[in-house]
Amino acid sequence: MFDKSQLMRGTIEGCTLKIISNETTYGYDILVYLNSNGFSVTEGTLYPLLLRLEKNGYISAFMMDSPLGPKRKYYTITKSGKEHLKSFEECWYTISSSVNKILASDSDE
Amino acid sequence: MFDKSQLMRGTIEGCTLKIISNETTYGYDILVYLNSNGFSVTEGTLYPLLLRLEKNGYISAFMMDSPLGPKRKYYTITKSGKEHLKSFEECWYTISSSVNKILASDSDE
DNA sequence: TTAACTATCTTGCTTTACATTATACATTAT
DNA sequence: ATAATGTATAATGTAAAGCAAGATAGTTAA
Repeated sequence: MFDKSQLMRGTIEGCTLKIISNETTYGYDILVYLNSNGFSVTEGTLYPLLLRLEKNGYISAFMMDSPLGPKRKYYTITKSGKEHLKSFEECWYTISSSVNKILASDSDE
Repeated sequence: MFDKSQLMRGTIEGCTLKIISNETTYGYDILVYLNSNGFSVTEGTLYPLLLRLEKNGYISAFMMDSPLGPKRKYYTITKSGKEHLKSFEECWYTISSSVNKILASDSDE
């Protein structure tokens, strides 16, 4: 089988940023959302990613109590994060259209 | 700027396999083809990749004289390589549709 | 008190892309 | 001659990101 995790590279970062840009939310919720949308992401992938995004200034965090379980760390997207997301989207459309073009190419051309 | 090379991960392997599956060809030619189709791949990426694909039995190689310059190493796809390519294509369509779905999602949903 | 679910984080490993460098043949310009 | 350019392949070392595995901890229900 093809290594799915290599293909997902980079896309998790962009998609996570998009999810946070849609609404203020927290790690565990993002994890569940990604995995119910075709991804297969583990905690060992997402939490270091969120810390990285925060460290780079793309998102900012605050703690809030959960109605069930330990405190949640909520994230909101920053101005810089919005720009980074836009850059990701442009990058993604360029690359995905290149891949689609090559996959659609035929032996006779 | 978003790190394009992270997004290209895995796609270069699949696209290279597709190109070789279309016609028997050699490294330098694949490099030029990829870069004239939206990619920006260097020798340091492609040649190790070709050796890896060969080592894994997805492609097989033979040397042939070039009309201008040193000998070329031509590659053909193997049966196992065709299966691997098919697996890549399925994987790609799954992931790209997931990414497109998330990128299309809105703040209000 | 044990299990299950929620919630975050760390460590060490693997893979892949990239920069850089080396090698070498052929053609063209100086 | 020889220097530069284009063609052609390969090796080495580095960085980034995803993953497995495990640690920690609060809540709820059996």
